[in-house]
Amino acid sequence: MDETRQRDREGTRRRILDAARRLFADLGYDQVTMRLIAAEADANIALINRYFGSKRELFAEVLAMQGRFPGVLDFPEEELPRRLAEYIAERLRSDQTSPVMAALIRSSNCPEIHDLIRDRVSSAILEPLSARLSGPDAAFRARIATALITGNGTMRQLYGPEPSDVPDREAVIARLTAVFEACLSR
Amino acid sequence: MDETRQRDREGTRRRILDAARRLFADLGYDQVTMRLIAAEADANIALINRYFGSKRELFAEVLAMQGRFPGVLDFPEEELPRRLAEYIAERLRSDQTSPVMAALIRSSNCPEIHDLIRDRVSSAILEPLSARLSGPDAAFRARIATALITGNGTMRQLYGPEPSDVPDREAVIARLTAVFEACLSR
DNA sequence: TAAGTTAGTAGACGCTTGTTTACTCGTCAA
DNA sequence: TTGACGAGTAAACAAGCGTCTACTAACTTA
Repeated sequence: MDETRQRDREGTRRRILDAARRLFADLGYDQVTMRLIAAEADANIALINRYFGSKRELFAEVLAMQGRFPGVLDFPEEELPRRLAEYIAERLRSDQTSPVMAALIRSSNCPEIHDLIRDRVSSAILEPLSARLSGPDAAFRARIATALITGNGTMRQLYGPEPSDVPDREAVIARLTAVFEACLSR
Repeated sequence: MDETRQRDREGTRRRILDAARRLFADLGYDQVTMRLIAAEADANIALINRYFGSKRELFAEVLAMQGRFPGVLDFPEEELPRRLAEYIAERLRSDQTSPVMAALIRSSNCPEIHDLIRDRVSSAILEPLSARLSGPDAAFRARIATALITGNGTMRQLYGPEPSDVPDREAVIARLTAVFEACLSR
C-alpha cells in the first residue's frame, strides 16, 4: 500500500484524543489498548506516546478535557435534587452519556489510575456538591448523593441503558427527586 | 529444595478457593492473576485449572460460595430501609466487607465475566428486593436502592473505608434510612 | 511386592500488553 | 537545490497473561 499521509500534527493529536475519549468512555481504561486507540484514530501507535507520553497521561488528558460535572451543580441548593434527578433520568434512557463520567465509573478499579479517578471525582462532583450544601455533615451528604450517581452508572453498565420496566419520565423524576432530597436535605 | 508435599486434594482445592475469594474481593477479577492465586494458596498454578477448569469458572464458583445478599433482605417491607441503612453504615466504617459483594463491584467492568456479575446481582439483590416490594414499579424502586448499595461500594473503593468526616453512627443510620425509604416507598 | 492411579510440579506455549527503536519521507528555510 | 527538521511508519522489545503438556512421586489396590 504505502499510502501517502498528510502531515498534520495538531489534527492527528486531536484524532487520537477524540478516539481515546470515546473508547475510554465505552470500555474503561484497561479494556482499551493502545492499538485499539491507534486504529480508531487512524494513526500510528507510536504517535500516541510521542504526543502524550504514556497511556496513563493520555487518560489524564481525557479527564482534563471536560470541565466540572455538567452544569447540574450550578443551581441553588434547593433546586439541586430536582436537577440531579433530571440528569439521572436522562441517563437512564438515552444512549448518550458523559464520556468522562462513564470513563470514571468503568475504570475505577484500575490501580494505575486510581489517583486520577479519585481526584477527578473529588474535584468534579464531591467537592462542588458539598460546597453548595448548608448545614452539618455536608461532606457526608454529598458522598451519599455521589454514591447514587456512580451506582446508577454501574447499574446502567450491567443492565444497559433501558431498564426492563421503567415507569414514565414524570414518575422517574419524582422518585429520584425524593431520593436526592433525602440525601441532601439538612 | 524439592520439598515433599502432602497429597490432599480436598484441602488444596479449598485453599485455592479461599485464596481466590480473598483476592477477587480485594483486587477484582482482572487484577488477580492465576500465579497470584497459586502463590496465595501455596499451590501449583496448574492445579487451579485442573480443579476448576479456568479462571472464569473459578470466579463463578467463588460467587456461588455465598448465598443471598446477607440476611438483610429477610425482613418485612417496612423494616427494609432501616436494615439496609444499618448494613451500609457498617460497611462505611469497618474493614470487613462481603467478599462476594466486593468482587462484584470491583469486577463489573470485565467483559469476560459480565454475565456472571449481572446474573449474580439480579439473583442476590435485585430480584429478592423487588419481590418484597408492594405497589407499582417495584423493579425500578429496587434498582435505585441497588444503585445506592453498589455506589457506596464504589465510593468506598475510591476513598477507603473511613470517610473524612463522617457523623456519628446514629446520624448516619438515620440519614441512610431516610434515603432508602425514599427509594423503596410506594 | 508390583502395577495403576492421581496429586503435585516445572516449564514452556502462544498471545497480548505498553513502550521503544530505527527508519522513511514530506515539508520548508537557506 | 540542499540540508535539517519532524510527522509518520513498521517492527521489535521485554514483560505479563491464561493455559497446557510432560513428568515425578506418593498413595491405593490387587
